[in-house]
Amino acid sequence: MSRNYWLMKSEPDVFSFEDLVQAPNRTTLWDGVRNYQARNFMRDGMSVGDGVVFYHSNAKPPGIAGFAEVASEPYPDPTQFDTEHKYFDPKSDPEKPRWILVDIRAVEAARALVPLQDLKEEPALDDMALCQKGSRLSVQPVSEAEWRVVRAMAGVGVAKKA
DNA sequence: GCCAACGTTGGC
DNA sequence: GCCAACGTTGGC
Repeated sequence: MSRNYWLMKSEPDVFSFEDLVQAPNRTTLWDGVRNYQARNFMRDGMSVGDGVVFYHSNAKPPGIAGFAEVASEPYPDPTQFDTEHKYFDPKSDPEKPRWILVDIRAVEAARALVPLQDLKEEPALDDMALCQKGSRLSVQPVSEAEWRVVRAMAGVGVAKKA
């Protein structure tokens, strides 16, 4: 089975890539996703070891901050059952959880943040979901070709210079 | 803070 | 099942 690639958005004021690096085991559960399309990608598409592009939205500038990997199989988002939690969903049945998530582990920071503007100016990324107008989805699939281009732009995953 | 682009909700 | 109203996302 081949590895898949994803892009996941986070507002750095809420949870940044640096926060993920600082987290225990550099890992966190990706809670709070309340969009069915995004959930379906996590529930149906993700496997342990998949590559994750960590994107900072609502930032100045917005862009790619680092790279992570899927660190668990999909499982129910515990916050949906916590009445005290802002992500509580009274319509979710514990017998049949509505919201599913995965754990994410930080792997490597971008050498420098790759601004959204640079991504949009890169012809090889014309078809990338993130670059499409009105793209709001917080979890998106990324092709292997896009993954390589983005990592090169971020200065990671390439052979070290002498 | 504005607003375009979506997604969701609920009346009918 | 339609669709208007409303809420959210997220770049600018």
